[in-house]
Amino acid sequence: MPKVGMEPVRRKALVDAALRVIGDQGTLTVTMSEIARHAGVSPALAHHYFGSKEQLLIETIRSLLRQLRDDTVTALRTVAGPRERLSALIRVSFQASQFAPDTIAAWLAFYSEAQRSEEVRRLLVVYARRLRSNLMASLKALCADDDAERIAEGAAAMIDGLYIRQSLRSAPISIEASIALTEDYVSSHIDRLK
Amino acid sequence: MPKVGMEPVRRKALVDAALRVIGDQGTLTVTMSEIARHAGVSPALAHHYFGSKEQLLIETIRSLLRQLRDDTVTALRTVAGPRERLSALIRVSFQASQFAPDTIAAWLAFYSEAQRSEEVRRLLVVYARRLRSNLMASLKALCADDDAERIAEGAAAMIDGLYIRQSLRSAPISIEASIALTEDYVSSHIDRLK
DNA sequence: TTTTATTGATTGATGAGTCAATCAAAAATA
DNA sequence: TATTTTTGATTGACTCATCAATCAATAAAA
Repeated sequence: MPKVGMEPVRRKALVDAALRVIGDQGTLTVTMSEIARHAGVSPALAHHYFGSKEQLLIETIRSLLRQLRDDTVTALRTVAGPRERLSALIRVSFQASQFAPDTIAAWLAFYSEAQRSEEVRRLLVVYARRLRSNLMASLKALCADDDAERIAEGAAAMIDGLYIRQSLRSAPISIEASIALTEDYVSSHIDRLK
Repeated sequence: MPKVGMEPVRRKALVDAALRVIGDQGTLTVTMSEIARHAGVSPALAHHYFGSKEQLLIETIRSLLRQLRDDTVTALRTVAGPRERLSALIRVSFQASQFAPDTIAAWLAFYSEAQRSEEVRRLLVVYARRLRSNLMASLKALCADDDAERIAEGAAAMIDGLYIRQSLRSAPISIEASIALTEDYVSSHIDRLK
C-alpha cells in the first residue's frame, strides 16, 4: 500500500471528509476520528498531515472559499456588461452546490467559530469583502458611488440572510425564489435612481 | 446561606450567566462550571436546577426570545398605523440590546446548534415565524397579499443578514445605517406598487 | 425533625494529541 | 540483477486533560 506521493491525496481526502462531516452534523465539534474514518485513514494520519484539528478546519474553510471563488470567476467569464455581471454574481451565490443544506450548515458553523478563532474570522472577512467588491464593481457602472455602496451592502446582507433562513428549513425558499428576491431588490433600487 | 425560595433567583442568575458566557465566547461549548461560576454558584447546583446542560441552554434561548417578544410588544403599543408599525418592528430588531456583539454571537451559536437539536431549531423557527407574521400584518394593509409576502421575506432576510455581517466586525455597520437600509428596502418596494 | 439549598469529591466518558513500531516502495549499492 | 539501505506512509496503543453528571454529606431554615 504505502506508495510515494500520497500526501496531497490524503490532504484532499481529509479536507473533503471534514466538510462532509461538519456539514452533516452542523457543528465543528466533530472528532478527528470521525473525519479520518470518512477519509478512510486513521486519526493519527490526520494529525500527521495537519498537526492539529484547528489547522484542518482552517484548510477546510480555505477549500470552501477557493471553490466559491473559482465558481465566481467562471460565472463572470461568460458574461459582459455590469447588469449581467450583477445577475451572475447573485446566481453564483445561490447555486445548488453552495445552497445545499450541508454546505449552509458548514458555513454557519464557521461563522460561529469566527467568534473565537482570529484566523477563521479573517477568512470569512475575505469572503465578505470579495462579495462586496464584486458587487460594487458592477454597481459603480450603473449608479453613483454612494448609491452603489448602499445597494451592495443591502444585497450582500440579503444574500447572507437568505442563507441563514434557509438553515432553519422551515418554509424553505427555493433557489429561484431567493434569486428573484435579490434580483428584485437590486433592480428596483437601481431603477429608482434613474 | 441556605434560605428558602432561592430556586427562581438561582434559575434566573444561571440563565443570565449562560447568555453572558455564551455571548462572550461565541460558542455553546462553554462549561457548566464556567456558567455556574459567573452565576456565583457551584456547578452541581446548576445541574440540580436544570438537570442537564442542554436544558439550561434551552431555557437560555427561551429567555432571549421572551425578551425580544416583550420589546416588540412594548414598541408596538405606542404606535398606530401599518407604516409606523413596520418602522417600529425594524427598529426593535436593531435596538442596541439585540445588536450588541455578545448577543449576536449568542444568536449565531444557537443557529448553529439548531442543526443538531430539534428543540433549539423549533425555538428559532418560532422567532422566524413571529418576525414574518408581524411584518405581514402591517404589509397586508399597504399592498396586495402576495406582494406583502415577498416584501416580508426580503425584509426578514435583510435583517438576519445584517446581523450575520455584524458578527464579523469588519466594516461594522451602525445601528442607524442598518435601520436605514432596511427601511429603504421596505419603502421603495411599497412605493413601487402604488 | 423534616425539608430545601448547597457543595466537594468523584466518576465515567470522550477526545486531542503523541509516539514508537511496522510496512512497503524507492534508491543505492554490490 | 540481486541485495541492502533509506524513507515516506501508516497505525495501534497510550497519555493527558476536560467535562457532564452524580452523590453523599452539610447547613440552615421551617
